[in-house]
Amino acid sequence: MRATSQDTAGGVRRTRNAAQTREALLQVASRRFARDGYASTTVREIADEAGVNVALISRYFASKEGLFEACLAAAVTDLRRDAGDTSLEAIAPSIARRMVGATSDGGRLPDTLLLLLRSSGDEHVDNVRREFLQSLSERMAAASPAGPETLLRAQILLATTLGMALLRTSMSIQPLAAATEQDLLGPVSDLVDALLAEKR
Amino acid sequence: MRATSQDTAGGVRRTRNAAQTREALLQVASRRFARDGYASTTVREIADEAGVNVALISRYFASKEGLFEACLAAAVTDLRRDAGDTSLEAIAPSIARRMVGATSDGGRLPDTLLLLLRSSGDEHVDNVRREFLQSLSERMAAASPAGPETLLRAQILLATTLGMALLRTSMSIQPLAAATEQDLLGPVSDLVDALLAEKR
DNA sequence: ATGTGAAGTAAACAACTGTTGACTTAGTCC
DNA sequence: GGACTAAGTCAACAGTTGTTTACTTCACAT
Repeated sequence: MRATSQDTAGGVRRTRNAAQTREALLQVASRRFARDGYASTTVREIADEAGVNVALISRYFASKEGLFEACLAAAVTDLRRDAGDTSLEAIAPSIARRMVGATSDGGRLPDTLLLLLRSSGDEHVDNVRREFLQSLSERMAAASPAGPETLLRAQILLATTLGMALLRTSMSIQPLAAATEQDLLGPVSDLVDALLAEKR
Repeated sequence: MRATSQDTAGGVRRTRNAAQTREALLQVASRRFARDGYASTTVREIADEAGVNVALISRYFASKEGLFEACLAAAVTDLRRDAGDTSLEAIAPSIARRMVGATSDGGRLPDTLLLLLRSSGDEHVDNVRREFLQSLSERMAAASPAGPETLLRAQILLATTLGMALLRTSMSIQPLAAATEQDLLGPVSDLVDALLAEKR
């Protein structure tokens, strides 16, 4: 039964292939880091779930910290990609869509937002994270009519988005966790309007 | 210089006093667990910051897990207390007030909300946490005009509240982190109105 | 003042963590 | 077909973790 190829989490067979192994580690690690946090996740768990030897984490990513940094970079890249349309009307549908994980890249993207909330403790990596969240809020603010409170309000909307991801994925609060994209679109649209559309 | 009494984090002197020691541990642990998470926080750090011997954690709370459970119980008790007025108009001011930590009990209460987002990994404790969040959202829903989406909308509001606490306390996103109670009241009120006031 | 139980201390424990180095295996080019 | 190199394996490492045990010290009732 023991063949020269191994089983990954998805059950797909692999022959020796560095790129594929790297990607498998990234995918598993992103999910575990996002769901359980950095400190709770051990490199052995990640390696086992990816069907890969532990030592390869150090080889491909230098360290656990390096692996986390790579996960974060992938998440940032992905989020930047579909934040292309920054019109006010596009924000609510975009949030609702991302919340249910219906994005271009595979199935690991409901966890993408969660990753931004997880800290490794490393100061440099944490700064990357904070600066990206800052730029996300600034982009949302730029899409709405200018006002003295605009950035603050955009950050509150960002808080909602991250909080929803947390309550859905990590805490399974019902009915929020089971809500479909359509279920969410109404409330989220109201929310965007109230926060960003017209100044009081 | 070494006297019979010790220095706590607050600089207050203590003589041997079990209740005081227990309380010091609870206070320090609540803050650390809330800010850094369960796994990242070591019992030695907690004990040192509280000016207390590590072994006393096991003595007073049986285990690190027990200490976390006690912190969570204290947080739940506190949150239940000032959720007395459940009228729709009271929700926004209550959220704004809690966000800046201006509550009855000392200064550890900006962290109270964060604690609800931290997991110890223990299934039983995690259930307590989830059920309490559920009841919080149900209470908010009960304060607003009934509708098919009411609970979902209340949970989105809860997501906002928790997300704001995270972005403020744990991530220091500006200007959100520095916003005063007055700064927050306007946007949060708009948000509550949009989510809960009138059905679409 | 004094003895007694509670409060606090110190050191050691076993288990687990991330990381490393020497080793083996397999794919590929001549 | 056979080397050569990249990919993967294995076992051990040093440090850290939560917890326990035997011990010391203090506060308070008598």
